[in-house]
Amino acid sequence: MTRSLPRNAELADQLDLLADLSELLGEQGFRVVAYRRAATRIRDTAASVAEMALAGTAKDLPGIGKTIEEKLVEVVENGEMAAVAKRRAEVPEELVTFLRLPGLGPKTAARIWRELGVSTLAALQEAAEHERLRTLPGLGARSEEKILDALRKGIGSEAPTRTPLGVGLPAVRAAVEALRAHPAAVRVSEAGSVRRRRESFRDLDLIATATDPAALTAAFVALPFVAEVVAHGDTKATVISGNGLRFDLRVVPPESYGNLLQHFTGSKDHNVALREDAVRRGFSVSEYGVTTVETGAVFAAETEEEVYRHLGYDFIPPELRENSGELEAAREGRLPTLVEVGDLTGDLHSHSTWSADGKATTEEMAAAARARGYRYLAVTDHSHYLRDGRIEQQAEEIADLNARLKPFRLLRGVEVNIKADGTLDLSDDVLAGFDWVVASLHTSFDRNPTERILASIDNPHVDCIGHLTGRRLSKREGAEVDVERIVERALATKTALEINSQPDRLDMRDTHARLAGEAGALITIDSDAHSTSALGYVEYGISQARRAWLTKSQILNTRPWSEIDKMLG
DNA sequence: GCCGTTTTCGGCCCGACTGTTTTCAGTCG
Repeated sequence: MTRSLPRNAELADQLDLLADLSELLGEQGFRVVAYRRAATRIRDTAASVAEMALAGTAKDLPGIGKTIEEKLVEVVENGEMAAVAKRRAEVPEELVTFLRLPGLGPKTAARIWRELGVSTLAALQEAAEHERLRTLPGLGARSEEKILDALRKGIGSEAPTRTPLGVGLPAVRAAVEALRAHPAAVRVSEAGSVRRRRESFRDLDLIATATDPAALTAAFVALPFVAEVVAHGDTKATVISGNGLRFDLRVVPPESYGNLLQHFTGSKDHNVALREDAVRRGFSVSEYGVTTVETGAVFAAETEEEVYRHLGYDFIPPELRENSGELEAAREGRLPTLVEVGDLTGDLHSHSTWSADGKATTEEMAAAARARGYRYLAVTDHSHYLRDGRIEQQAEEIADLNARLKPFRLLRGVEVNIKADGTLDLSDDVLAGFDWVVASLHTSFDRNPTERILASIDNPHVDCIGHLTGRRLSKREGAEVDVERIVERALATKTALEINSQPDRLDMRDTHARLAGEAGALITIDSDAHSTSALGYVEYGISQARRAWLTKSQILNTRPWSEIDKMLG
């Protein structure tokens, strides 16, 4: 008997909707903030919050109290919070979309609705075109123009999109390099969510110090990739690249570079929590410095390390700055030493031309792995390409290569498909012959994914579960799996769980990986490379692992193969 | 609505920008 409980995303969306509706109705601001905080917390939680709410443990999560927990139970029982239903009856349905328009907040939207009777995007456009918005005090011609401009661009009719990290990171690095090459540049850094290596972003932030800020911003808006200049001042500029990415550059004074980098790296929630904590200790933190309230003394620093130290924290790596326990840990000196790319000793998921989609031969993959300093590489071609004697042929090839490449070791692996009925598409006899078996979902993601994965974990020949949910960023959601149960079983059977580094996968996601790590599960960071250059994708997997608070010792492939082999038994 | 090495009540980050204003509210990150 399986119950279908609302997903965390759904609970969070409903709280955000409640916040929007409450704001439009002019309700108390702090309550709205509480709803939004709770929504963020729920989105960042790996376990099922609906289940927690039913068990009465959701209120153990920071930002969730008795009242919100009750609202969550209402969603489980009735599909909707009573508070949402009540407000939806009062507020026209489309009004919340007004809030997506830049510059249009809840106060203004509410007045347009109440005083002009305008409550749809179409009516809003008409009102702006007929210059009726300017009849409201506080709104003028410029406001109407901005609203019309946004509506023409289609903003409001669809939810804002986020772009995968894999698209943004190379782009932001190229921009950093280009700016560093400019003679006026002193220091240039990526910032924002990309610096924290969040899996997706809305815009790409850069900050810099310069001998001549105006010259640097001028050079920035003239970079070859720039297709549109949205804003351009002496110390701040926003541009859009040819492929539609939005970049923000801020040039700041060198003496508070550390404070500013800290501020613009975020996250917002991290900064708010840090500042609230600072207030309790008699400090006031802004992007320009840390003020000791009693004396008025301002501490400005050129490095982030100094900023954190001044406030009584160990340095917090950007990947951890999500207000999910990092501040307390940094204060108590118990931040983990996060895993790094250089810690990896090998890769346990890769493909060769034995798979139809592989671009490099086994030998080329081995050479590339060796060039990265690896001591082993598991070639894990797809099971359905290894039929009709091809397994034996590949085994022979690998044996030959191993004789030549010693002490480097090619592992005979396979990526076996977890079928819709939960069985694997190779027999146990065949699986027993491999050094390393990765089992992955590739189809039927909505057909009992948890049970199918659990069955695979129980197979004694399966060493690792590949890309847990099968999601493809901005393409498909992936399977809704019960991570807690999977982690528990993986732990019991010594089955590893993979962090797949493909930029459009990043699967396990950060929150799942953190849960797995805290439970003590064995975790691998693999490239799933289909070409030699793609071995480098592990950088993304490492970032994901760091966001999950993982250390070197928690990652299986930071160890020699002999040790891994022994650990899995 | 949440939360507590000041507290179960009374707080709740901080500053910049914008458009509209003669001093500021609303919005944004």
